[in-house]
Amino acid sequence: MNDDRDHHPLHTPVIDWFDDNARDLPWRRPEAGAWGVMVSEFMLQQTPVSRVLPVYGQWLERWPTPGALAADPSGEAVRAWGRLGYPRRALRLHAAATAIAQLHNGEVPTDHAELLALPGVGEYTAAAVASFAYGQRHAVLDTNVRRVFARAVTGVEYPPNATTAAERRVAHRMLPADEATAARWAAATMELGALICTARGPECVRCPIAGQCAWRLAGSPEHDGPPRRGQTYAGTDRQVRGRLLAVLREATEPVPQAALDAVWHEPVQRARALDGLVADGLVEPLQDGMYRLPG
DNA sequence: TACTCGTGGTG
DNA sequence: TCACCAAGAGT
Repeated sequence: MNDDRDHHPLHTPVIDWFDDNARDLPWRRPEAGAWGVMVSEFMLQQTPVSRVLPVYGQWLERWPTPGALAADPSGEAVRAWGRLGYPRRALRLHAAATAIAQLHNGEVPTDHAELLALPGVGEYTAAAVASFAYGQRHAVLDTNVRRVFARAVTGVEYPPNATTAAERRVAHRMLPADEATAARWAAATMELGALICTARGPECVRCPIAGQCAWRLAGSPEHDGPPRRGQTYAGTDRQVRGRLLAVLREATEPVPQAALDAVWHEPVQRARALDGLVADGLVEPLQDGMYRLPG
């Protein structure tokens, strides 16, 4: 087992760059613990760091352990989620905390398979918690890492829309053999994608591996595959759901149907959105046409 | 697989 | 200005 087989030329420059440029984020501090890491990973799913920071601090102050969150109603989690978006994540984080309290003695599991079994924990989050919180060796494939590998290794501007087996193979092939180094590598590649190798306007002049980047060496060819799916929002059920839930988040008492009817003019879509929120467990219907966040 | 699911900042 | 983008998961 000589080093040449376990070490890739990109490892040292990326990790050295991370040593000098890593942001001081609260979930990276030792006192965050595994629960802090898990909370941050839920909040960061499709949501920028800048918007997560204030909510994360309030959340950990109020619910410093999974058991503390599990002891409160799920609706309180939805309320505290605020405007982070995708509020089902709040519900799933509450459900994950409940499972941790009941099945794992209140401790965030260290085992990857047990993490994956928790509500709201998928391929990425399970690997991220195991790697960042527990220093384990896992391929952590988020949108940043996928973009870094697409460029530096594969030589294309953007990764596919959905994670492919080929991407997983690249990630595993690139993963350092040593456990602690692998965990460092995971955080470093993610940070490189977030700060330098960004989707639009990458700062290649500041990139520690610009000289070895397959995409640069190929002349930075533009993306040529199928168009990346845009996310239309205006006029969708998601917008209506957002407005409905905003009313309920800001209300301390149950809200009458009329208050919800006021947020959207079209009755069929409005009813469909409300039904969807109830079906998702984000809204609880009471008697006499009153609604509230789940108690 | 492709689609749904929020919200707000930005080039 | 507005389409794109942001530490994905579930179905």
